[in-house]
Amino acid sequence: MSTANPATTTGSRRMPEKRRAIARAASTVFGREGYTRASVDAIASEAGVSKRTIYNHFGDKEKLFLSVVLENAGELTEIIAGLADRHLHKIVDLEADLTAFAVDRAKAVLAAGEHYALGRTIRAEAGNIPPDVLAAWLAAGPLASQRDLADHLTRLASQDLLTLDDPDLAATHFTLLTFSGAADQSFYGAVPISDAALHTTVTTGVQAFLRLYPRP
Amino acid sequence: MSTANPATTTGSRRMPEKRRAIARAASTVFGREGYTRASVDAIASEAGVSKRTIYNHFGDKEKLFLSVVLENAGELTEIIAGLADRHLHKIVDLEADLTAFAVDRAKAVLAAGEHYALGRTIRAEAGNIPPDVLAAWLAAGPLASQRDLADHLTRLASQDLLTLDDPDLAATHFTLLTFSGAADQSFYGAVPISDAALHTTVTTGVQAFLRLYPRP
DNA sequence: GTCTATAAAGTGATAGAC
DNA sequence: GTCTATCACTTTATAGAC
Repeated sequence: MSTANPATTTGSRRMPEKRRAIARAASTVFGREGYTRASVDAIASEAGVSKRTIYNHFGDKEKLFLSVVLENAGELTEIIAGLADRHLHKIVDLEADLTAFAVDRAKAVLAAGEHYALGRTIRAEAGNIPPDVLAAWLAAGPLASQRDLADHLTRLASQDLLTLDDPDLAATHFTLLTFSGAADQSFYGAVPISDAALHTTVTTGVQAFLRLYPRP
Repeated sequence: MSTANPATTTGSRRMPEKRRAIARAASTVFGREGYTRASVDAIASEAGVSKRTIYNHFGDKEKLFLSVVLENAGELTEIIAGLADRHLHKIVDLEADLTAFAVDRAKAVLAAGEHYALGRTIRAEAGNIPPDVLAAWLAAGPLASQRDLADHLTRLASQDLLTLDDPDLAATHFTLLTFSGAADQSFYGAVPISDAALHTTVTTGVQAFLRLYPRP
């Protein structure tokens, strides 16, 4: 009955540690296996805790999933915002910078097996997720990122780097042209996409985007 | 797969009738519940046959799923080809005709709870589907439709209705701009999308497409 | 149409850290 | 002493066989 864990402070004083370990493991396993295939035992094993600990912290499997999903959406949104800021804050070459941003964003979202592969699982389970939670996930994730991108595009337009009337629509078009195709090809990360294929998809997408919203 | 017709349903000869009933039921239940949630009992019940009959015809649950998935892709491709032919064969008003086609196509693919809602399930299970089957599904489904659309666009270009260099890329852009957004909004049919929202999405998408590939 | 084996969700009693 | 993790157990559902 020894846990045989040398590194872990067996003392269970602070729960945030264990809770974070569980959340991390859950996002990994849910992202890899999907909701129904992911067993709580597997998550417990991955997290290095017992199953009961998970139930103590999260109540049941569904609540665990929903919690992790929302936390994850926020984290990924911040990562994407960081990428946008890095690539789009100061423009050197508009096409190159947009391309670099789109490639990095696609990799962040579609990176198979990573900690942010939950998007696939959420979409797969959309029909079984309470509408308010689904709305909250959309708001914290895709919609937040789209809004952030729209702000960047607005700024670029104000610098006469491109022409647009409706920033939200332009952001939507950018995502469709530079991301959705790659997401579709890779089944949202379930099947790996080669760097070459990703680059090709993004490059042609950015070119189309710039034909839609050209410099004035 | 067309054989001589057995007039009697309860005949002791071959029974494609039952097989078709099973396939139909399976596509409905798999599409509605997803792979793991769909029980073979539920499919048997929906088909009005015994579970044993299913195992006799299809071997096991996975083979049943893979069979149905491939059949379904072919059927949906034919339906979409019919829609394209109806709306795009003789153009009256290019924007209106493209819009009508895109709306009908989106409804056909995203119609929640219908017999062709399997696309969602396939995408959800992509990581667990053998790569060769996945490739076959892509070829019989999305790629075939994309190819068909590219042919239509080529013809329209030859009639000087639009300008394009790469028909396949243009077809991809059309699908991205007029379908992918709606698919994303509705989680591939899991969440219903209003007619108004669909029409708006498609209309703006067609307009963007025509700005990308304008009349010469 | 019934039966079995299995796997997984969820729970209760116990041991141990502070 | 209290609080929390752990293990063993129960229950339920389902794939597949007879």
